[in-house]
Order: sequence, then C-alpha cells, then structure tokens
Amino acid sequence: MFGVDEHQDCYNTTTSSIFDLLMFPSQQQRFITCSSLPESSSILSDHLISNVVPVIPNLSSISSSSTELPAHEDHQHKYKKQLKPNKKKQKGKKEPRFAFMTKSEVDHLDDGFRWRKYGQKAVKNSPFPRSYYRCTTSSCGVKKRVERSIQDTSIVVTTYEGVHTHPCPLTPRGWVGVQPVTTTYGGRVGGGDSGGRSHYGDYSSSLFSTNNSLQEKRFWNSSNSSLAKDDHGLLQDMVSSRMRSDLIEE
DNA sequence: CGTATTTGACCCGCGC
DNA sequence: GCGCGGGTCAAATACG
Repeated sequence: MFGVDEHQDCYNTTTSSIFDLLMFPSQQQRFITCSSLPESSSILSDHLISNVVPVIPNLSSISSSSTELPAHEDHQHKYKKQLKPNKKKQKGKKEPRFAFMTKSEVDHLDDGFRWRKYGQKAVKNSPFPRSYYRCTTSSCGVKKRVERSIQDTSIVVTTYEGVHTHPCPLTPRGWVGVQPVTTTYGGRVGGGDSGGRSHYGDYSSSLFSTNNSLQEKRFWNSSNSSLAKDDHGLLQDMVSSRMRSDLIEE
C-alpha cells in the first residue's frame, strides 16, 4: 500500500499552481515557486498543500454508459425524483480529473471559486464523510470531491473534475477577461495535443486502468506516507499569485 | 427572502 | 441476479 514513489514526481504542489490545473491545465509545466507567492494575499492562511495528482477517468468504465438516455425513460417515470436527462451519467464524458492533498483543519478549501455542496456520503473504512461540490456558475460543470485522509486525518484530499469555463469569481480587478484554454484541454484528455500531457498519459495507463476509484484511493494511501512534511503553500496564494503573474505576463 | 447546506432516497456500475 | 458502494437529486432546513 505504501511506497509508490515513482508517482510522486508527477505533481508537487510546492511548485505548481492549483490555478494552473484548474484553469490552464495545458500549461502544467509552468511552475511558480512558493518564494514568489505574495505573503499578503492569503485567504487560506493555514493550508498546506502537499501534493497534486492528475487523475484520468477510467476509460473502460466509460464505454457502456455513453448511450444511456432513451433506455432509461421507464426508470425516469417511476423514479420519484425526476432526473434531468443530461444531469446524470456524465460518467460517459472523459472529464479531466486531478486531485491534491492539503493539510488543513477545514474540509472545504477556498480556492477562489464558489462551490455548492450537493451531497455527502460516508466513506467506507473511514470515519470521515466525503463531500461533493459543484461550481455554482451555471455554465460551469466543474465538480470536486473532498474527503479526509484516513492515514493522516489532518490531510484533506480534494479531487477536481472538469475545467472551469469562466474566470475565477473571487479575484482581484483585472483578472476578468483572461479566458481559460478549455478547448485545448478537452482535446488533450482524449489523447490530443502536447504540453503536460505526459502526466496524464502516465497516470491513465499505470494507475487507473481498471477501477478508477479504487486505484485512486490506493494512490492516496501510498502518497500519504511522504506527504505533508514541510511543503507550505497557500492555495489561494497560489491562485492569486498565478493571476498576478498572468497579468504581468500579459 | 434568497441562497447554501443537510440528508434521505434513488440510480448505476461493478464484483461476486 | 443480487448486493454493495459511489454518485446525484431534490425537498427540507438553516442561515445571513
């Protein structure tokens, strides 16, 4: 269960920006260092980001569910809670996913975006529940799961699914208008262009080839052993820093 | 009163 | 086929 060190080099949040992953996944190679972070921009003053891991949906589990809508009409009718046709079964879509660990007292980290909690489930073999959040922006379907590590209860594991199609709402002036490169990202997930792709490719083949959720958990467990030591970085700092650096570069 | 959260019910995929 | 676990819905409730 432990010692999968070969995966540790894929992402290290001490140097890469969460914001890069959220908004500019095609630019994952662009790193910003903690030393470049503005000390005064902290919203998450007590958060320690430990690791970031790109997660690719299990391709084998996708195929069967991609043509689901008409066949489920009977179920929809007798289903007390009417499900909107496109709301569910998004599993068929190859939503880009990545996750990271954060050492924090609070479960829900403020990453600059606005999230609405839409569910919570007990996690098997864990006393801590898993929370499900969705981006509140109507046109944005990004979701994230938040759960606490079993090995180290001070570590929060956050898994993002999808890419924001809008600017960060909690941003300083000037950020609005800088658009993410979502189309590039979507294509890449399907095996498209270059630029950081290797990370995803490596993971999809080596870690998530059979059961995505299970493999994902296994990876987290193995990662925990070497995490959360002294990698002090602030999530919002990173976001803010990234935004500022973008402004400068622009 | 509008918005966010809670929570029980339900669906679906998967393993046995 | 059945049961389990993950994920989602939406009514009820809480909150500012």
